[in-house]
Amino acid sequence: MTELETIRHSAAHVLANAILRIWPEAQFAAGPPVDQGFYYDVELPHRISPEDFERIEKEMSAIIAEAQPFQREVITRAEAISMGKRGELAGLAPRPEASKFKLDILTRIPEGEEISLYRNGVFTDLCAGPHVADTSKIASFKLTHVASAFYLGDENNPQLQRIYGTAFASQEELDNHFALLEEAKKRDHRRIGKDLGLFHIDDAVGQGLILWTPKGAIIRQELQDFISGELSKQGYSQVFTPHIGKIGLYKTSGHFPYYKESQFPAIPEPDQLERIASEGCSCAEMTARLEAVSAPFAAMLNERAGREVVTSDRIKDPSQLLDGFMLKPMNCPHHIRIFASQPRSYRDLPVRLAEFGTVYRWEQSGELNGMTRVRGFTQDDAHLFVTEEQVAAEVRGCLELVKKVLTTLGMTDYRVRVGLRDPDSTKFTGNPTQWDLAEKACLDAAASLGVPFTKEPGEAAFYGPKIDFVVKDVLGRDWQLGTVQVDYVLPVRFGLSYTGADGNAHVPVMIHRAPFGSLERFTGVLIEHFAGNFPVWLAPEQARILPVSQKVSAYAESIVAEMKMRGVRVTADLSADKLGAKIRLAQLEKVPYMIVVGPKEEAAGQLSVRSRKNGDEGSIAKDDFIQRIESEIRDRALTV
RNA sequence: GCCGGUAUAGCUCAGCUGGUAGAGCACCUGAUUUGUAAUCAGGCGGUCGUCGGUUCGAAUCCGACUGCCGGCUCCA
Repeated sequence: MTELETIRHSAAHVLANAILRIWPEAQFAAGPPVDQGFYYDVELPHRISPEDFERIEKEMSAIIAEAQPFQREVITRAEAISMGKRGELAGLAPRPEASKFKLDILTRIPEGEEISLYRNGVFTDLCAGPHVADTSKIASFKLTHVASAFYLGDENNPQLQRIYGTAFASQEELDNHFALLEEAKKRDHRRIGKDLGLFHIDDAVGQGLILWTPKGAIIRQELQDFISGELSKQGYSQVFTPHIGKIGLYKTSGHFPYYKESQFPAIPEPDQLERIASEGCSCAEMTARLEAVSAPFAAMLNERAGREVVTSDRIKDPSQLLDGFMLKPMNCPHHIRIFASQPRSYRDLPVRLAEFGTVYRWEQSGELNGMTRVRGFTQDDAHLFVTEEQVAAEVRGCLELVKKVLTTLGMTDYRVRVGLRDPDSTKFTGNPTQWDLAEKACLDAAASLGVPFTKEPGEAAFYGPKIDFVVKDVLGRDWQLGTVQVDYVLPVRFGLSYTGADGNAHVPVMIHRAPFGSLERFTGVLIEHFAGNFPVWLAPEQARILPVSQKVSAYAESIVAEMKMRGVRVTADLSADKLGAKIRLAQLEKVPYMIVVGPKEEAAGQLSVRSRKNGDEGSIAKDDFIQRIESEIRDRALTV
């Protein structure tokens, strides 16, 4: 535990201590340090609201002022249990009610592990520690918010009140923390997206469904063009596939019905729907028939997988089966069918199919958040069909692409997570030799990238190892964006093959990869990353001509026409406003270049350049400026 | 989905304990023709999220629903 975490963890104890002074019946669960501070989960009949914070903080300050030493004490499990039964764990003294959550936590501590208490003043808590020497070392703290949380994160468990706070080693650091939060709030993509008119979410359309407005659409189009260009360089073929596919496709892939709770419900075929309605079929029966498969289909999948992947209870007589469509929750099945649409030779491989493919997933309503957590989103997806020998090189190519994307956007604070299988788990399918090879390929590729990476056993997808790019944003939040996954399972389930040099059929390996993840989430993160100050190549409006009076409107319009011809997104502000007002408006709308023109400029064929970042940059020849902005756009420069 | 908070004009918000809505910005019109972050004046605009209840009377009190915000949980 770092020093800061120790301070925060100690602050959590002080929080519990203070709450007990006010509400002696409070029952506590866990109180760990977290990224932004600490929390303690408490069960209490009184509903704590922010109005209570002042009172609690006052007690906390008193405890801190007393400089109570933290004392560690190792006890036996039996002693701990009897203390818990007396309500002394996370308590000030014996109480009528047992410390029920602490007793439960005790049962979760493995046999043989040391059990320790920490005491400060009269407060005692079951705790592994460590803690600061005494409470006065918690130099500055503040309670921030209260939320609810289920005990151990399980919705079947009691719901607790989670009191959040933060603490630092000095007041100055606490102030900085809140200043940073303020800044983060200003950068919130939902705020900026609305202010700049980049996207809209409309109740009449649906929660979690992004409407890209004209300005936002420009940003998206530029990102797509950028990616497309990189894809061509790397030998990808772009494809287009529809937003829906037959249910059987997802039964083959194994995603339906096993992931149905995170998908939009299936769409039955209209005539079949009418038929079963006339039979008086219940909703449950309809669902069962949609999920069911025929015996030969089940046998085929089970044989390919080499184990029972379709259980017998899903097998129904063909006359009972109900067919229909699904909004696609992923693009791979469609791409797989393109691969399978013609015979493939090893000479054709790798086949790299890319698409900006829109997928739909049923996220719980409480999970939706602006552009970063949505129900319909477009992946910059691609699937590579490769031979065993090509896996390592292709994975490396994918990683280079993600790196190129992030570097171009100036997103340099990222790390790479390599998700490996947990050899003890049965979740992971396929043979161990393949896994070893694929994991080695991923690790080698990650290492060759020259960025920090971590190995995460157990974090692989069930079908193969994966590599995730985790980008840190201004809030210090981690965003999982790009991902590269090796897949041995889907090619088998779909019965894919290619003819090898030996003339025999071989099963290709698939690589799934999406450098942005989704365009929606990525754009949301980009908005916050740039605080709406997009580099010229991405800016919806790249330059605005500001005539000092309407007397030079004609000159302004001639410049607009010329720059438009040369591919610059430019407008002119021909309003009757004074220059100061025009500048203010353009600045608030975060236009990278404001071009001031008056009679002087008109006479000299010049422009007065004002950049969003540097302010007045003085006059230059019109053509020099156009060349400058053209090259910044072409180079995707990050200068403005 | 669960817990808590919240919902007033396009935006940001005011409207104390119930007496049938207000400001600034934006927008429109007119005047002004302006030199690096707001020219002046006038005007338009809301069945106060929806539905129901209490009341002589509801933006205000109560309930349900919906959206949003903060968390929890989940993310092939």
